[in-house]
Amino acid sequence: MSSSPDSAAWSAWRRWPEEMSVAPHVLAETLDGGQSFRWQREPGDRWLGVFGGHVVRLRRDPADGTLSWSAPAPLAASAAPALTRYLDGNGDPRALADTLPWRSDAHLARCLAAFPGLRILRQPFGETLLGFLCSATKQIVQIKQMVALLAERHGAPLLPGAASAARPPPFPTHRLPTWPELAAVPEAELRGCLLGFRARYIAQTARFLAAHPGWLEETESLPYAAAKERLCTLPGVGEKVADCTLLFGAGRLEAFPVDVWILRAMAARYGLQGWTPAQVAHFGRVHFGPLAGLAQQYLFACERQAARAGA
DNA sequence: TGACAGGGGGTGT
DNA sequence: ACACCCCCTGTC
Repeated sequence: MSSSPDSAAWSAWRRWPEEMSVAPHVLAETLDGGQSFRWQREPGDRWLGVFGGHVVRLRRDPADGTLSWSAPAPLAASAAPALTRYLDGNGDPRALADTLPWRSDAHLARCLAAFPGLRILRQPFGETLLGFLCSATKQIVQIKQMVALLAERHGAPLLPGAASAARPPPFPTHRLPTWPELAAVPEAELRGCLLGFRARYIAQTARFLAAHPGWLEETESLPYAAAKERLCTLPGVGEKVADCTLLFGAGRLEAFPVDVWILRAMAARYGLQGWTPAQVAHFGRVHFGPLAGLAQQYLFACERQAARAGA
């Protein structure tokens, strides 16, 4: 028997301070829509998630849509401010969305209306980079599988006494490894976490970061353009991964990641057939303005919804 | 139930 | 343009 978040006593449910209510599909899109890869749905409109060394459950009240949260008792005190930063670190999502140019953009207006209250998470910078280094040509389910294995095999236990397991348990017991921890993991063991060719990128990035203490923290504090340029020097990090890291892990809402979904969406909805990702990214930043990344997340959610409905 | 293609939210050469 | 790596999903 090992100590796990599930066997520990959990704190009483506490009401999320915001008065806002969230629809179930918006909560799902926020937590499990490709920004983060360590949330799992539980029965009854509940979610269990890990970020940094924190584990929390979120519960959506089916009556009014408001949120409550709980954490393992020993971790609850530190979880409170961490959750606030994680969920609300970028400011009131509805107020932010209202500043987007939806009044002159009918498609954007439809997306905002379809996912009211969708927000950009503010995740720990280093593990955001790790998640998106895993993401190349992978779908969310597969990325979640990779990071679960990385965490369970190579990350520190969330609660004292938990042993590392060869296979991921049904609930998370370990946090993601830090970059210094990853630097000590042989590439072959990374491959064992289903990373495939991404294992080399992660091993090389880990070695670089280990040799350059403070590099990642400095990068996080730089202005957007300079931070992106620096991230793109890491092996396995191109424009898309750099933009995702800055958007979801550093609150740089001007970052406009262009993946194949956004490429398709912009081609179909904005007449940009044949444009390259770099051209679409430039268009996005100009058209959507300083919160282009938030607009991107709405477009992305809408496009995935349309694909599911069409299938 | 089990095998078998096909394709995948990107980067580097 | 194409390789990289290999797991998921749908299908027979």
